[in-house]
Amino acid sequence: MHDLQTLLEQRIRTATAAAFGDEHAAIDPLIRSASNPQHGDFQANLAMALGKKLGQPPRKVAEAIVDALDTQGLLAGVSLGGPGFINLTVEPGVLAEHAVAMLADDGGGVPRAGTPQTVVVDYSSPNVAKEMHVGHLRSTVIGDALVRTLEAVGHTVVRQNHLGDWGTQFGMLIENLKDAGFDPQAGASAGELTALYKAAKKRFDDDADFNTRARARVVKLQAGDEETLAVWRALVALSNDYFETVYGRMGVKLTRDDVRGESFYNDKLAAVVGRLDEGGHLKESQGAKVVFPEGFADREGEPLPMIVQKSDGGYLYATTDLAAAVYRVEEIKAARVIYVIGLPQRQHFQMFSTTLRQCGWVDDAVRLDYVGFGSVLGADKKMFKTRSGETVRLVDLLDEAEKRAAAAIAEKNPDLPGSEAAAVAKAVGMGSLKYADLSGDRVKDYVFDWDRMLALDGNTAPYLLYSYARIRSIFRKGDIAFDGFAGGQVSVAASAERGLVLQLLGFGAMVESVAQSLEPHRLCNYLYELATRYHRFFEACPVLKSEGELRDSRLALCKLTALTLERGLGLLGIEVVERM
RNA sequence: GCCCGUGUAGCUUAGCUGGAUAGAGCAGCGCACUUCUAAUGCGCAGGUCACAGGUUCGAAUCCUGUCACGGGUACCA
Repeated sequence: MHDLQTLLEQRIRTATAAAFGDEHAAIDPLIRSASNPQHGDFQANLAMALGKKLGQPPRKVAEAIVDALDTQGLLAGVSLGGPGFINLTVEPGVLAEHAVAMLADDGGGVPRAGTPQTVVVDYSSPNVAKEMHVGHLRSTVIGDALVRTLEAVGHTVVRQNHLGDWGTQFGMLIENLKDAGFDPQAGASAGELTALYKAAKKRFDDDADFNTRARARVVKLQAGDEETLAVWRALVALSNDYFETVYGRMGVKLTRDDVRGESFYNDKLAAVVGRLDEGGHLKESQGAKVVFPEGFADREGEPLPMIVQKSDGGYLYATTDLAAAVYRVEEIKAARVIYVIGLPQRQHFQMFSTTLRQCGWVDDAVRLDYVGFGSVLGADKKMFKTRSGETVRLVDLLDEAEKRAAAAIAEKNPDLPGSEAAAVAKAVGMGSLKYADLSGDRVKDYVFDWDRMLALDGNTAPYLLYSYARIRSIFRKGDIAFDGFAGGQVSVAASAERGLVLQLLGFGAMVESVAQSLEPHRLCNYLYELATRYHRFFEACPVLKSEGELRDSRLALCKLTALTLERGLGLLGIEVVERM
């Protein structure tokens, strides 16, 4: 069965072609949800634009389309409004049929992409030998939500964790570790690694002798000195252990198999520069090897170069990013590469993607998407830091989220058994943290605020999770197995039922649109609106107290709402709970 | 200087790519509970969509300029 909106579009297109000729058969009917429920369920906004094109009054155009419109078996009412809005009211029976079909659909009404693609998503990207911090939160959470959404519409997603696992800082790190008598076999905690990193940095800045040895160590590392590499490998392995525990706690779908760190491209960098040279794109400027992507200027208005090889022969992140893009397009054969990286790196992305196009390494058929996001701010609207001005560790945020959620649950529902309360606190805490990050337009900064993200009202995870739990509660109360309830017929009579069903039926289109726009906050808004409509339904339409077919119908709507909340939240990486 | 982004109610924000009266939540005021966990729902009040022009049937949305804040602007990532 086709998506309801698609059916409406087809009818309007057919009517438009009948009224004004076949050249309009492909017109976009601009079907939207009705701006006001009094106008109907949907509105078609094409008449105004078409009127202008045809030189006819839009109202006349709309009338002609309506006259030609086939309403049979779909529409219960059609009317005109304003300058030429076509208001559409769907037959209740059609809404009911679609709801039944959606309930029976394993995919939850999410259509599979017509042409599944291989999509690379580059996200999270923490640094080896350092703890993850608040700066990694958004990339990790947003990237994970996008991965899940793209998979849901049928794409093959290849996750890429572009670890910071190479570079000059490893010279001082390794040198310091060797001084400290570090045993690569023994291991160390993430906290210890961070302390060692800080100590190394301090010595590097303060101690001239150490500085010299650290530089020499970098050379050894790059030359493949086995003793040096052994320490480096141990560091990477320890960090991966740690990253996996953090991702596991967060429920993020990243493992060490997804790691393609900077070191992975190490042996491909010279070739990248060589290829640039062969293609005639490489220039020499002030001793460095550079390319000039078109359209970028420096302070003086001169063409801004992207340096791919320093005057001392070293490579930079631009080189690595070019190599990574080539790998993703040529080896992984990605049709789309998505970079989930903070806004400060936007220009860098634009420079290397321009270079990739300019060199012809990535043709127009391959899509390169930059998913930028704003900063996490503290209450003072500056970068989020601890009271003492330190970077906030990611695990501290996870701990705090669970702790605060546990306190809220203990207060609101003291009857929950301890073990379940702990599991619920984990889900609510993690969900709240993620949802707060996902629910606003990602390009905007947001102020980190525990009270708001854990609030029980408004567009928050607890509100949505509670809505789900309340539905499950109805099934428990009625002694009806949730999973086993298949649902039979659905009737859509009350306005609250109609409002709920219309929202439910928009789920698939919403997921599709997020897979395109890469804006998870739209899905958040959708789910919030769904929960709101459910609560209105819940207030107006008794479920267990109604009888017979009506009861079954309402149970079916409850179940479909619960499944849709669960699926939608699942796409955001958020787990539901049956009680809270 | 130049480039990019942001600016919507006291606060936090949405606005489906130009459509009908700019929607929510919090905070404030007023209703509705022998409940399907009220962790809710309904109502009232609250807007110069930063500012000024422009485009057109129609602008928070598009174009120009201004202001404020943030970011970027060659050998860090």
